[in-house]
Amino acid sequence: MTSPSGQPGRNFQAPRGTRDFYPIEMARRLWLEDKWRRTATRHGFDEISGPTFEHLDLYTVKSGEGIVSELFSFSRQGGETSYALRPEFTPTLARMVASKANALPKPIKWHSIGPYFRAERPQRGRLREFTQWNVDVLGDPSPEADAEVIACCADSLRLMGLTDEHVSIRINHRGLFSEILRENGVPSDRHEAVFVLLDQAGKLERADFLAAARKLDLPESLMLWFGGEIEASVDSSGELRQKLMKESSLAFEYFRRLEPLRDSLEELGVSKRMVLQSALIVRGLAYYTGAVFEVHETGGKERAIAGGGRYDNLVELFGGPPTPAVGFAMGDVVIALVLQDKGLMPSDDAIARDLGLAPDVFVFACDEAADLYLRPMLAHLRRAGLHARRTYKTTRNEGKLFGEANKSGARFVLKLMPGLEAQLKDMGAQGGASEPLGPEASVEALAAAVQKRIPAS
RNA sequence: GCGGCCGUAGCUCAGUUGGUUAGAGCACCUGGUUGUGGUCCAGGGGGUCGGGGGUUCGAGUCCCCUCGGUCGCCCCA
Repeated sequence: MTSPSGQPGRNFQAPRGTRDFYPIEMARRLWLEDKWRRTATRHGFDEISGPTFEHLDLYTVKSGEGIVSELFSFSRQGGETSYALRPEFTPTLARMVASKANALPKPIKWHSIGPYFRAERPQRGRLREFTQWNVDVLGDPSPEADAEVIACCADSLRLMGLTDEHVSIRINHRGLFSEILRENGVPSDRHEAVFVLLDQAGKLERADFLAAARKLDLPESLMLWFGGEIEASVDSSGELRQKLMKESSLAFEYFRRLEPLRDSLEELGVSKRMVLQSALIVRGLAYYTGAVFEVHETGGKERAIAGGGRYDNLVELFGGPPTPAVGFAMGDVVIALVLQDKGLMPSDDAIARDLGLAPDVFVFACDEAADLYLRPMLAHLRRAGLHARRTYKTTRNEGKLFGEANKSGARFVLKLMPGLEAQLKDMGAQGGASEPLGPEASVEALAAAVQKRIPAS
């Protein structure tokens, strides 16, 4: 709690923005990763991984030199090469795809879970080291591919217990949006500025937003639409959006062209009530070319839970063949906050059960004679594939020992007695009696009798 | 990079207008309740009051600096 540099005798502490994962925290993290992994697997995504640091250039190529101040970058003592801890996965993914593109069957459906690093000031929902799940489809330009990644994202949320009451998926489409702008006389060199403005719209008063929009010399028909977007963005019922589509022919036309994506989502089982269209979702300025989307909690209080979109020319940028691509990322920090806020984070017991981490059997000996075969018994149970734990206490107080067993979450308690006899109690049955076992001819035989009575978890 | 708030045991906190060896609950450890599930009883370990400097006879209490946490701004891949 004192010196960050750790002089002799001083306390060390974890670096700013990083976390220590004690067993409880680690179990929660594993639980979350388990939800991600299971969802991705069900949806047919293969898991991949890459280095946690890359050449610094990999990031400046895509994001410009300005990105460097946001990275943890370094070079070896005396070395010339600059590296950076990875702040995101997409460049690594693009690199991996680019170098094997022609050998890979299409579509490429990959996902990845791992740590990422950003040299920013920590704040709510944002740390310097975090875990992120990336899901991508490459080689398929269709709206169906967009829908596939969004559906995978939605399914992971459902697996965590989140419904359309808790979260919404807000979708937009840069390509279609640009089309509409062009058709209404906004030259393409001004589109970027429009995106920037829409991105900031959430933070501006309606009047300020409209004033800024006028400066961009946008036609009145667009102004009507954008003004309506500001209002609709704070409306969770969707009524204002319906009204907007009636009043503005442009909004109507735009949302009509998004219909194929909406239809695909519905086919894939994504609740229509969870999907919102919004021209205000822009996703920074980076590399998105088509559909973009973000997941937000319905209260709108937290940062985006997940975000992604289509990036059709990124693989080419990294030296590969032209490859259409779409994907998203979800970090562990915001989703954990949302689950906590909504009371959906399972109890520690439930997590242990869910992950199969609870002991199958908790063993103790009732006296010194039984102590003699406690350890061989553990060995046999473990060899038989059971998760077996023992007490390390010296007390023979069975009240305390059962209390300890209970706290460990063990399904059964095995009490060893002299003469290779034992009692086995099912902790799931409140107040139930113990079943007597033995005497047997050997520890192994007694262990086999125990194993026979413990069903696979 | 900038700003607000905060910093006493592992956790949540109490510590009177600055005044003797800094407290409680929970958690942890030990023993007892001769015992089959978070009971009860007794005991114990653990804090240089984030760190440094200053004011003072005397500082957890006041002042300055610093480190850290937290929330926000910028940014958000």
